[in-house]
Amino acid sequence: MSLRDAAVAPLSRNEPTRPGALEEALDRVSGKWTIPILSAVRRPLRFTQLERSMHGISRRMLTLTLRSLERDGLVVRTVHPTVPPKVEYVVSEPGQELLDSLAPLIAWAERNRPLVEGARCAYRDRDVA
Amino acid sequence: MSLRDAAVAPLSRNEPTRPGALEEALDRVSGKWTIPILSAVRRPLRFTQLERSMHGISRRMLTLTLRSLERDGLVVRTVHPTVPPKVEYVVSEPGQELLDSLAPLIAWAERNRPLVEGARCAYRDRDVA
DNA sequence: CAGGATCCCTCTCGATACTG
DNA sequence: CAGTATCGAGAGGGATCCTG
Repeated sequence: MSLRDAAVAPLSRNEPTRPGALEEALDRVSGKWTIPILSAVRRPLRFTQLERSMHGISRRMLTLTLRSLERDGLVVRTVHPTVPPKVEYVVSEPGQELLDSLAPLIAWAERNRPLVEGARCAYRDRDVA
Repeated sequence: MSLRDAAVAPLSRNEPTRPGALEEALDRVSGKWTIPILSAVRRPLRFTQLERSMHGISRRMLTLTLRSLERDGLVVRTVHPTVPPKVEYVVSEPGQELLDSLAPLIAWAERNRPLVEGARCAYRDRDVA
């Protein structure tokens, strides 16, 4: 099921964020390999290079994720009609902006890693007690 | 499977983002109801209020998601030992900061909605041709 | 009222084998 | 090299019933 199904109120206190925007945003960063791959192709990479650099991905998921990213215009796929075939992938401008928009979230995760860790321990201790 | 399994390079061009931070960040916003619920409890809500306001959620997922959020210290759960029981949920400070950190991502989704839409049509047209 | 327990289904993802 | 096709496992999520 897709995140799009949920109906949600605006996030911040102030502004009237359009309904659905949150779901769309989360949909686009979902998937185990989406962001990792998008991040990897900030420099142009060929299929096999990508496969090796992603360490642990299956051919299948690499293909599927790339297709989905290409489909949404977040990566650009370039086929050189040579033999053997050569295909290069690189992030698009919107794709790069998507990556940039994740910076605050990542910063939050780093900042709050100890807090969350602590919260979990406290939760367990309370559970035991 | 968790996003944590993937090994990924830093996101931006510039800084040495700690490995694992990306996965943690994405893990924390994953789940169909996580962010919607977190957003809803920016004002204190009781269990049933929350259930009604979330429109479409099952009791099961409401409980599970709330437990997970409480466990990580993102929402605070307050039990009033009355009869009938009364339990209130409200977002914590870190939780609010997490919501705030999503603003750029949401803004991106809104800005690029037409582009992505167009990219998908173009992709299909190319596919047909 | 605020859950816990159980059953089941869908959808994602991984492993493997085959191809232009 | 750069995929496609097929199968199967597992997690996330929904529906329903039960309880302190």
